[in-house]
Amino acid sequence: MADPSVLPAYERVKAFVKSQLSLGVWRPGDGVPSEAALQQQFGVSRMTVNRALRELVVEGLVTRTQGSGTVVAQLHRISSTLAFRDIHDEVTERGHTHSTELIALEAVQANPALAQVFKLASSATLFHSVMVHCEDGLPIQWEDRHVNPAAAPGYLSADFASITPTGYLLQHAPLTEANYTIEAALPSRPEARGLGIKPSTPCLVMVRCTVSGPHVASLARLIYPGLRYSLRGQFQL
Amino acid sequence: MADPSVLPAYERVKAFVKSQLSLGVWRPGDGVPSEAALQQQFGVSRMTVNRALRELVVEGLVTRTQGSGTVVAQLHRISSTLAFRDIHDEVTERGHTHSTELIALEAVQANPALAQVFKLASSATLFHSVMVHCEDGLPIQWEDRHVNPAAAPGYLSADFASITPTGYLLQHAPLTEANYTIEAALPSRPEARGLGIKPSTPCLVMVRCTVSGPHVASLARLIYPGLRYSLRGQFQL
DNA sequence: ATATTTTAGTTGTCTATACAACTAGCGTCA
DNA sequence: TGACGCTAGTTGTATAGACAACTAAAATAT
Repeated sequence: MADPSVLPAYERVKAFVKSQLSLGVWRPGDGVPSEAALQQQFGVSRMTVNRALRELVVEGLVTRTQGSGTVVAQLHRISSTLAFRDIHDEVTERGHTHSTELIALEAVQANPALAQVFKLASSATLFHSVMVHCEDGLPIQWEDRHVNPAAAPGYLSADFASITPTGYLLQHAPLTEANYTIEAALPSRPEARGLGIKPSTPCLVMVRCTVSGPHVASLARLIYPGLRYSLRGQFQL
Repeated sequence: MADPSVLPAYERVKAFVKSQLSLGVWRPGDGVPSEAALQQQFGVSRMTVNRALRELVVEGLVTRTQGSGTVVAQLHRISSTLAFRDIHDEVTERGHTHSTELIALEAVQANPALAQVFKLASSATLFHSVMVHCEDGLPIQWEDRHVNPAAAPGYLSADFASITPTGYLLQHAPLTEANYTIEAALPSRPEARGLGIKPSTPCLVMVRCTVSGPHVASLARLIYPGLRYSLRGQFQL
């Protein structure tokens, strides 16, 4: 049985720095002792201190400048990671059942706006799917998605009863880039009907664009009924 | 002049792994070559390969198990860092002017719900502030905040014309932990009036709780008019 | 005084080695 | 057959040393 009370050396160094930060002994902008100083203080090698400090940079707690030194970061940046996952996994992990209702699955001709997003000719064909995702039967997401046929040729014949569009795309078009925006808006009439809410119910709207290799693979508009769904995040020193 | 075309060895290893991922050569669940194999392939030391793979773990692209091996992570999780910043910095960095209108600044007695959040007796005193933040005169955020007097005793006498509550708290109560939720909701009547919007305009509501050392320092309810403000994020392999 | 050079200190990278900790499969023994 | 122990392979941690790259301040030259 490993003894979890004995931390690795680099973790001890990290913990020390973090304690100074949380106690307010070192303030944003203050200098952190040099690697050589910490090496002496802890009786460890420089590489060990180096690893500790590098990891603290990744965590956003300090900044380092070659030749100059290490400084406590301006923490007015609560940065937390927001992870987007396949909604099926998310729901089943909560111990609930996930189901979908397919509303449309078709090939359409791109309009100019879509063509621009996908960097295709405006006459190009796109795949289009619309579905509602439910958690224990209760609608929680309206998904309206356009897909680039070049990135996922088999999209129209996928079995969306057994896999979500997100899952299908992750399997067939490895993700290389994505960007999204989140805002609050009112649902359109069909969206409200599909979600079983009143058109006056505010919703979170996420627009997400994914890139796979050379292709813009997919543009999704995801709508969540405001009070049935919330994003959560956490920051910890 | 440094030649930026010559990447450090550990970056070359990372780039190689990432290219295999984005080309779809290695799929989620597939094994990644062992450190020894990559060491041979690139002619570098094992520590260098180790650093590369450790950083890829942090980026969420692979998982590693001691004794077993390295595997391509299941969900190419779109995890992106949401950075919460002092709204004053955010606005001024956009080249706009930030102004505030103070609506309330007072000491109040906690209600049971608040007392529970702050882990205080239900008769405890809390500080309470309400203000509207404007960007070039246009209201963009309604901030309703309760503050633990133990964490920031001078809160009521702070000059909120020259510093935001967020800024004041970051200075006087070093941040050790924070968590937040984001959802869509309609504003209350006073909120709508303060933001200069109709009560039917959907808003993003962020509830943020911050911890400083032993104290739950602050609970803030931040309301953004839906279409004047959106969260943005990006993921890149 | 100003401009230039030097220097001490700091971080960035990399190596070769070592041992510990753990996994998974194989072989042995009961 | 089943339980056990062994072993090869893998990752986790740590060290001592080396050189490169860069910064900021001190020393020097103009």
